Amino acid sequence: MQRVTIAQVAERAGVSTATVSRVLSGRGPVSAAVRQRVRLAADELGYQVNSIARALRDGRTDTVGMVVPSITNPFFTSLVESVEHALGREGKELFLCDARSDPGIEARRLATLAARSVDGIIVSPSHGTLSGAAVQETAGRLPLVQLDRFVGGTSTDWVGVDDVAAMRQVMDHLHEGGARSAAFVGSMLTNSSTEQRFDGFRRRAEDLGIAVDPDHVLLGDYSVDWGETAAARLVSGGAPPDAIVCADDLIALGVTRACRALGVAVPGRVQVTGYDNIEFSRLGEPALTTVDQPRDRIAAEAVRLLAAAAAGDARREERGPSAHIALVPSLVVRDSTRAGPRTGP
Amino acid sequence: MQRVTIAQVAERAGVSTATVSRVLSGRGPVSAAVRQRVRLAADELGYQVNSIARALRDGRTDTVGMVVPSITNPFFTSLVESVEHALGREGKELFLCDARSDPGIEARRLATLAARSVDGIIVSPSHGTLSGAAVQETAGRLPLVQLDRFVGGTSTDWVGVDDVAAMRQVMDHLHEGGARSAAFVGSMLTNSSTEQRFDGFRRRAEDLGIAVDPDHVLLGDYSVDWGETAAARLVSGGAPPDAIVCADDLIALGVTRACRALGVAVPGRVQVTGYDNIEFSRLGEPALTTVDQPRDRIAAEAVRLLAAAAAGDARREERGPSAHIALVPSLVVRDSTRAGPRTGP
DNA sequence: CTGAAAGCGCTAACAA
DNA sequence: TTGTTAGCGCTTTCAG
Repeated sequence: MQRVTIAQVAERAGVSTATVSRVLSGRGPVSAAVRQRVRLAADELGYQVNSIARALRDGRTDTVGMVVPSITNPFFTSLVESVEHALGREGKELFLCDARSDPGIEARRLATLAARSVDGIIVSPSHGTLSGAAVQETAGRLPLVQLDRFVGGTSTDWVGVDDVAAMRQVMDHLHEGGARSAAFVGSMLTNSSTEQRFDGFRRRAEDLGIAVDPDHVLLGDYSVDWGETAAARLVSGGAPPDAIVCADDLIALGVTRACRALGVAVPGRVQVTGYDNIEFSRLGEPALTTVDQPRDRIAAEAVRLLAAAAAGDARREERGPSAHIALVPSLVVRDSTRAGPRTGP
Repeated sequence: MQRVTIAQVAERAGVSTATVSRVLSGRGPVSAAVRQRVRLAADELGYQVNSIARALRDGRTDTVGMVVPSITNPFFTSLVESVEHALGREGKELFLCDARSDPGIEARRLATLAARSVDGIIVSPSHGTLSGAAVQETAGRLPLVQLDRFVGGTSTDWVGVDDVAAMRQVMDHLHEGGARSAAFVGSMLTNSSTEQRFDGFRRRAEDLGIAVDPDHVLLGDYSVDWGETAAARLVSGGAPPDAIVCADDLIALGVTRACRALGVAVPGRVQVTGYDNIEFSRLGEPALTTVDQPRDRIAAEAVRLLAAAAAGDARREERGPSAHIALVPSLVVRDSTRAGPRTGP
């Protein structure tokens, strides 16, 4: 259980620790003979670098921290996967933290990551305002980029999708399918995703003359349960809308499930849309029409921004203006809406 | 971006670094006056400990590494959540790694975690044999416990469920519902989960006189797609079985979906069961009968074993015999099988 | 009660 | 080409 150090390898090989370091890191000139001996000694002893020591010395950990609101939300899981992939290409590791949608836990996670000298942080803030202080504070210490969601009033890099544009596509599609009235089911307006999506929904509904009953805007949380609850409320209370626009797929899955249970035909009686295109969205009954976020692209941009920020730090440059990169998502038409598949934007 | 060190705090407070350390860590005697001054200086400077330096010094990181086969599999995600919860109670962090079901990547992850001096490792090995070397090797360096899955021929602690007992429950239940023949759909027999579950399936089928056509054992991977493919094969090829037993819920979700598409009534014509009780299992059409693993319990036991192993290390004791803890899972009866809900074991 | 100093394991100057 | 040494930031003896 005792760890092998560079000194032990040095002793066994009959050289200095510096030489061992040179051989093992491949930097600096070493004669072939010595190289052999050191390699052998290291192998025999089963030497492995102590990355803690290296990190202390170098001030670099080759590790990026990521904080997501919920690790059980499939959208974030697949985003994590994309980020890990992107980091892997740079030889970096990912330290993943779950904030449990709690700005308090989130703040603690961010502090921990900063204390652990990660090279940068990728965070999808849990809350549209309450996450602000911790995010801003952390951004002052380390390269940080916000992903998907963002906090109002912060000045950090951000990568995500254009929710308003996405909602425009959704509404146009529903309109094409004959919707003249619509409901919106989302989470409490305490994060940018819901805010932006609701905003896009409302504006385009207005443009298209789609009626939105104030009672038909239901805000809870991102969960299947809430989708079921909300749908039941919409269906039982007077005249249901022609369409139910959901802020994410989990909600939409709950909505379609409730509709099925209540005997409301989807998309015959009411059209339903989701958001995120999680794997399970195609498994609903009917399969969900939803919005696909280009996760790999988002992850790649985030990693790129982080690398750029780190490089800037190293050169002791002023932090330039922060970048806001909004990618354009695409509508995935399946069976929960009426209009046929479209190919254009 | 420059980090504040203990030395700067010491200077500002007009004391030595040792005193600052004593104040900040709350260890050692310090006069109230000095304590005040140090606290103030630290706050003003925005001091945060550098856990890298602390880890190097203490040889402890208060971090546990976890390696799972696939972070996008909801079962593992919720297991991760449980582990994080359990660790949180001990003031430890979780470093999560995704092996992408690749023993090569897995081995690299394990090595990285060891290099980073995590206090212990929790791993659910991707492969029943190929994961062996890396797991055993790592276990020789650090406290390690295998979770859920395990590798044959290794001698480490393990916590999981009794798959054979679970399958006994499943088969009894199907039998009660009138099944006289059954199929098994799992992953290639390259991990202990599938192996054990198949074994339990086969043995109990025999006991109960349930026929298992050799062509009705289909092995692919843990995915919805494979479930769909397998179901199509079972249904189209001659006489379909009375029941389809799936090695996990993802497969079962694919199976029920295919059955629906092909017009095969579930559970009318064929009963279907899953395994894991992931959140989406109740969202299938019909909702899945499945096996619930006591995740929180599993996680708690794993964390406990790790702590015990770490304590043993510290006392330089011999490693005792390894513990194998198999918890008993419970059958969750929903709508994809015919017999009524049961309350007993 | 407080300070000086050693040392965790590693790497990069600097010397030889 | 190789060795010596300083030092990353922290904690902990050991003196005072």
